[in-house]
Amino acid sequence: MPPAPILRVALPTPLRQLFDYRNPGHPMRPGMRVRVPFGRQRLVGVVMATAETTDVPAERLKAVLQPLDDRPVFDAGLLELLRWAAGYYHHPIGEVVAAALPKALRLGASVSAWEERWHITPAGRAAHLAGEPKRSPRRQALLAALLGTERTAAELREQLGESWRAATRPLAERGWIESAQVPCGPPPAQSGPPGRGPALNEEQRAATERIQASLGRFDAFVLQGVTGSGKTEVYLRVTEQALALGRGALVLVPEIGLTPQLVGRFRERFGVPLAVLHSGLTDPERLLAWRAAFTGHARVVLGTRSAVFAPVADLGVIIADEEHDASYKQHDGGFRYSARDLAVMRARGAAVPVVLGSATPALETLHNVAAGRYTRLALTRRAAEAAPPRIALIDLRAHAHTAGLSTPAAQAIERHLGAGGQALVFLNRRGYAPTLLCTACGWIAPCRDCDARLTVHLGARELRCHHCGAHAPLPERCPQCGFAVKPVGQGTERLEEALAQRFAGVPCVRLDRDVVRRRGDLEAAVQRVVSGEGRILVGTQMVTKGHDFPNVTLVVVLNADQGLFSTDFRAPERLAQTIVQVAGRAGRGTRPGEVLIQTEFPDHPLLTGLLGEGYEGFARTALAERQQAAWPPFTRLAAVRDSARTAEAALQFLTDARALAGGARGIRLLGPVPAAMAKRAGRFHAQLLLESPGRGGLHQFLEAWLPRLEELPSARRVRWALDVDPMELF
DNA sequence: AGCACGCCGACT
DNA sequence: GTCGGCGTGCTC
Repeated sequence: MPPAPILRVALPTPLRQLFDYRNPGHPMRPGMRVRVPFGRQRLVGVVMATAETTDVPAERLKAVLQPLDDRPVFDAGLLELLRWAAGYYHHPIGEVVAAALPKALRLGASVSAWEERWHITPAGRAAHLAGEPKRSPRRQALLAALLGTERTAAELREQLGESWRAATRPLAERGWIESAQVPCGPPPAQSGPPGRGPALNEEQRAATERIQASLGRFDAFVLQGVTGSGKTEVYLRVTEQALALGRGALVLVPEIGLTPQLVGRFRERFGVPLAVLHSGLTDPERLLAWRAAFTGHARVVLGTRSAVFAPVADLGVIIADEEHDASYKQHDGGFRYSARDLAVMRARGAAVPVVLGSATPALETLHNVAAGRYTRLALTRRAAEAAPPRIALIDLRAHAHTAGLSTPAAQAIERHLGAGGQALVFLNRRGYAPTLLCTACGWIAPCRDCDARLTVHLGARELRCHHCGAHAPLPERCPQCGFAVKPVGQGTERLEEALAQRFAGVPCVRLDRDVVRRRGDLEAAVQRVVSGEGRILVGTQMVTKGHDFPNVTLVVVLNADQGLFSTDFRAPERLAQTIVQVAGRAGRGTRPGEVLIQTEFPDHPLLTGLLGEGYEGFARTALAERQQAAWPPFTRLAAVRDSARTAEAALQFLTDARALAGGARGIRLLGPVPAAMAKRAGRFHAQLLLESPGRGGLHQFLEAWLPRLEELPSARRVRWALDVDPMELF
């Protein structure tokens, strides 16, 4: 077949269209990257389609500068997923495509595992010192670029522009610079021989067999297993079977869930290399992992959110662990997608099964089960025959407490320590205290750029804003009246101090983002608990994610009350999930666990329901409430969010947007309203919420409405974005 | 989004 | 007299 004369290219711009280019005869197919002229820039784009003709007038049609691939970087399935995502999230295709590629590939790096590297020779150095080459700034720049270090062809193009290659020849002829084809980096470490897994219990075997029976066709499973019930073992067996059939596996985990323990378990089990993709990688590392997956060298890809777009040769199964986790939903940047939902779409397109695992599935997911779209597989038994933990509420109004810890909770800690166990105290607030208060005039240390109070960090002797990162030295006296100031409220830092006082001589380990700063810190802290060196563990959300503390027999939830009365309709769901997940840390070994939840509202139906009927019962009640209040999953939501330097500008755009919507039938408009914390990092945030009984109507409406929003004059004075299926509401 | 063009204020 | 503020127009 002769090369197609016209290429339709997705380019990294916020424009909702493809751009047509003349193809001077390269054998291009959809999914391949090209370098093209675009206005005064040169951009890397992805060919989405080829065509015989175009509506673009000949005088405006430009030619492709350079093909970058001889094999598509996206196969047909991924291209279709990207098109679907652009449509569903109403986001420009070029930015969707860009989000699916590692940065290096967006800049034009080669997909091949070999690359061209240039370095300077001693003669070249001498020439440079002598001021050579005298009359060519372009060659001088090239020589200078190589002085400190060797550089790849892609780096030189980036630094010096397209004409860099012309400068290489004269310099190379004089022996001043040399090039070599070298492997891009070390190949992914080869694993040892495959390991053997433990024997499965009855439920694990049933779940595994059911999923394995669906290999080769689309099927969506919800693997609902209490903490410690062995979900990971099911993932491993299903992956094992997919590999045995010659297929690959894609395993998604939440941001913080990608622990070395989990990677280790996959690595040890299979004799095949693993590609690991997460936010902590450098750009070259990410490219390496992507290539390993692309070439099929790595048969299993393990990664966080954006790994849902990773190439997997002969994809056989997709697994999303902790599917309820909020970090699957991209929350900043332009393209806001749910990696979990895209995983289901990708599995459907690839005709492979998808497994959504969680001890506390999202209400949306349980609704899909009820509707018959997903199949639920339950793991109710904990491994090692550990008994389920005893859960009780402590009425904070009826008991004395110091530093937020009630007397019964302190006594329980004593009891468990005395019996040789460990205690975990959960408080979802880092720092020493959330507020610094003047006892004379009532002044409270505020953030200059946010509607928030500054948090006291005593160890660092600083006030810090947890929303914008601002920090200031801790004042000794009130800047307003000069009187003494004191920290009010509890943070993990203060809690650790109070526990050290109350339980003198008992080593305490704190686990939060202030302690865990660099790679390895988390593992070190976890290890201090697991080894038994630390007896009391204090932590934020961080402790609820996937770590095993086999000797922790007591969990104290210090304050369950944030979230009981939130305006966000998802707050109860998140609270229930957090409580169940943190409770799951108790008694994972052979000892029975105890969970104590401190609250001022021991009669609140959410808490009593959760205790009485567990997460199942909570989910039933919560879904009924959602249906009654017409919230998702019984309706569909989209939010237009914006921010501007002034509150007026932020609200003006959304007011104009609302006016444009007119009386669109079937669409309910709520707002615009300023965000709960309207001012953040010096910008004002606001939101306009759209609600529709069905996805079709909402989709149609957005399709017509969004292009008109872009033309609003007020749109130019704000930063705005559409969020389909928003997870957090103001 | 970039990037350039285009007209009005405080500085080498 | 110019450097530079951000309004507005365009990108196959």
